[in-house]
Amino acid sequence: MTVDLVILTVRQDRLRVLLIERGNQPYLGRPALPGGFVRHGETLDETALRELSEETGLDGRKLHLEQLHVYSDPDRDPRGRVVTVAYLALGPDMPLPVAGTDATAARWEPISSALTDGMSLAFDHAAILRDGLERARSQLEHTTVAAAFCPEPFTVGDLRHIYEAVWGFKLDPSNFRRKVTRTAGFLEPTGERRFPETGRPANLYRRGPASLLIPPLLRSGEVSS
Amino acid sequence: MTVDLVILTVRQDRLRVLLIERGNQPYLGRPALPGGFVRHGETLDETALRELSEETGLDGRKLHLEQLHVYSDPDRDPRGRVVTVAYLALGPDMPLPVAGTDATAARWEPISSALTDGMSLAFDHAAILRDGLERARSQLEHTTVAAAFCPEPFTVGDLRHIYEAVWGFKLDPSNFRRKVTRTAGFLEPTGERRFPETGRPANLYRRGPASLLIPPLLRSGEVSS
DNA sequence: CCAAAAGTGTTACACATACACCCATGC
DNA sequence: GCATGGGTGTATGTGTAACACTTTTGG
Repeated sequence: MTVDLVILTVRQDRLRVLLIERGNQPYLGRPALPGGFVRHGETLDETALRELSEETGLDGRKLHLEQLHVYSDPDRDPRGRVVTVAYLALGPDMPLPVAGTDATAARWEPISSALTDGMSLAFDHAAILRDGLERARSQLEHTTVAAAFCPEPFTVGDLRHIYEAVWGFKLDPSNFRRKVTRTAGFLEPTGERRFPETGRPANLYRRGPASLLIPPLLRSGEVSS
Repeated sequence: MTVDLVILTVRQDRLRVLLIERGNQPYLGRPALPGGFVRHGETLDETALRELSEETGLDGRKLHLEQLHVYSDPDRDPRGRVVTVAYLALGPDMPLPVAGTDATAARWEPISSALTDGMSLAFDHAAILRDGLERARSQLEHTTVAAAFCPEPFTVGDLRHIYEAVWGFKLDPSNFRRKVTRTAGFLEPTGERRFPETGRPANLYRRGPASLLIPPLLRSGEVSS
């Protein structure tokens, strides 16, 4: 029994997933999601946190982490019966991960290229990644997890860039602002401002206590450009 | 590794869960969710379908079945390490189940009493049941699964009774009708009508091909009485 | 006729969209 | 001044909530 991690972040306005290059058989040298076997006496959450730090050097306490789905096809691993529990992790742009125990390389791969046919991820990881991406997109509609992608403090524009990167289309800045600022508990003003290279300074915020978005922020509001 | 099932139905206008009485140690004689061990070479979906028929005599192909969550606390089973994958099953009012291999009794228990302290379900099944109930309530908002509770053909009133039983409050009949009939692909008219003991006859419908409810049918619309 | 459930119409309101417009800063 | 993003205002449309009302049956 294993845990595999779909770790997403936004870097340079692109949604990216953390991939490792496999250092062992099977699928030696092929890109894959980080993951590993559950140890005796560990909960799955503990396994996920441990793999996160072992394979990527990331601190799981700063990330949003949730169970995604279990993949149990008897033929999914050529070594034999391996059931895997996939986790979805969302976090702010993080320092480049270091190669870990059974990974010879790790990188932040843009989602678009990670899902092309040419990439051919190990095992059924392409399917797991697709499911994780769809879950992340859906979570942005109904919860405030998008803020987990932003290093604090952040501006409304930062948050909008997250939505645009994850959903893959532009949003209307003024309507977006209204929606997030009117949802009580989503954003907490710090009172500070950030001065960009050019343009009016923006108010800075921290994540608020709310976790659900009621009413939801629907993806249907796609806008040109 | 096991699969446990939260099987819900609506019977006599009450939401009910299928509970068995345990025939083995541990928790001998205590009420529990049906479930059992995953066999070699089986996917989890197959295990869920097999347990469904073995323990309850129900045909899983007529039910809506989905993965719920994995429960992995090392102490959740006194026999040792048992990770369980919970499934949620929703179906129409079904023939009384027959007692199966490791169950000495099975019954449709109203949700309200199944979750009282006095019931004290085996293992962590009370927590699993609570999670399943919340998932079912949420699914009714965003998908058309409510129709899975209705034997075909059914009326708009039948469907409304499902929502009322699962959510635990009354809905406005006229507004409900508008919402479900205007969602393309939710209901397919059969052209037939049903004549109640008293009152105007109602049009009959079958489930349509749609599975998502856009826009969602929100729970916030609670109404008095 | 009455009771009961099905089904329609209507008004008021909340919210979203689209877009015009103003604000504050660096250059 | 100008460019650039931040931020506000507003008209129009869409869907919901609340509830009055009509329809169709059995008794």
